[in-house]
Amino acid sequence: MPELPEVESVVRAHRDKLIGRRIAAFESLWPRQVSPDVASLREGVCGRRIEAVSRRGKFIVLSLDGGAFVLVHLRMSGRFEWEENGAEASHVRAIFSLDDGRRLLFCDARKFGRIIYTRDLSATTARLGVELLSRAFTPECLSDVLRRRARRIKPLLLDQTQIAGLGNIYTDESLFRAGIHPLRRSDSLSDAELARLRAAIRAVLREGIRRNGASIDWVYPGGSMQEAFRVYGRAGEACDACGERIVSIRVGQRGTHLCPRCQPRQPRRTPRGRLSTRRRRR
DNA sequence: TGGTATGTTCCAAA
DNA sequence: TTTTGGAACATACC
Repeated sequence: MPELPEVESVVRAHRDKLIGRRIAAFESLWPRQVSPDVASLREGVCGRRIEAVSRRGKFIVLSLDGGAFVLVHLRMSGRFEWEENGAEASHVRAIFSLDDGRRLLFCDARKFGRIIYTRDLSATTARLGVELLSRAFTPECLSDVLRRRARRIKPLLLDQTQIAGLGNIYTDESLFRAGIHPLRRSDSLSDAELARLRAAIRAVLREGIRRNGASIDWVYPGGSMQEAFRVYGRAGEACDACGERIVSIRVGQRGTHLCPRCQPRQPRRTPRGRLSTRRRRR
């Protein structure tokens, strides 16, 4: 369930019920997910008031009074649920009890999620790359990320230390909208391609947020971004831009979807028939 | 039964 | 040194 738009949707859905509340108790049913350990987290958060609920990359950030933070990463199957009377939540891995009696459940079928307690937020998020919907994500910033390396474009876009928030789905959708093949070398993009890619990333993420994320299986309900997918999960279907069949390939162990005509392996030729200008490497 | 899964990390190999 | 491949984490679904 979790890429930037889904995480942002979770933040927005829970913010109002969390802000201003104090954490009365914390319980972990799978301690391996808690960092540095359950006792430290409990010691650090119990009695603290939640002052803000935000997002950094794919991390949910609870800012507590006294300078403490709880970061939650949903990984593949994590989710938040409010305890309901009578209804049994499945795969409950941790419970935050609040001072108003409500209990926030961290549920996670695959147990890949992480709950991190820290007093140094910037140190904990220091390795994360640029925030994609922030002003810092300029064309120069993207250029820097792509042209300082010679990696295949898709795995680079998925690298959270370079760029924070894209996952498998939104990367495929961004590359399709930009007309860039996922195997293109990151330092081979023209200025025009780079500008298209940046615009596509931001547009796709914003649409994802507007649609409350994508709901593609039992993990995350409520979103509608899956209705706007152009390539993800559509192998064999006709591209709605050109009619070519969408194909599925493997890139860096991830299922990858693309339109071979809209996303050629070689850069597009200009209207004059010349090859697009190559950028010099740094 | 086997293959796949919206993520990340670690190690080995190229 | 940089980049890539594979395994691991653990479970559910088709």
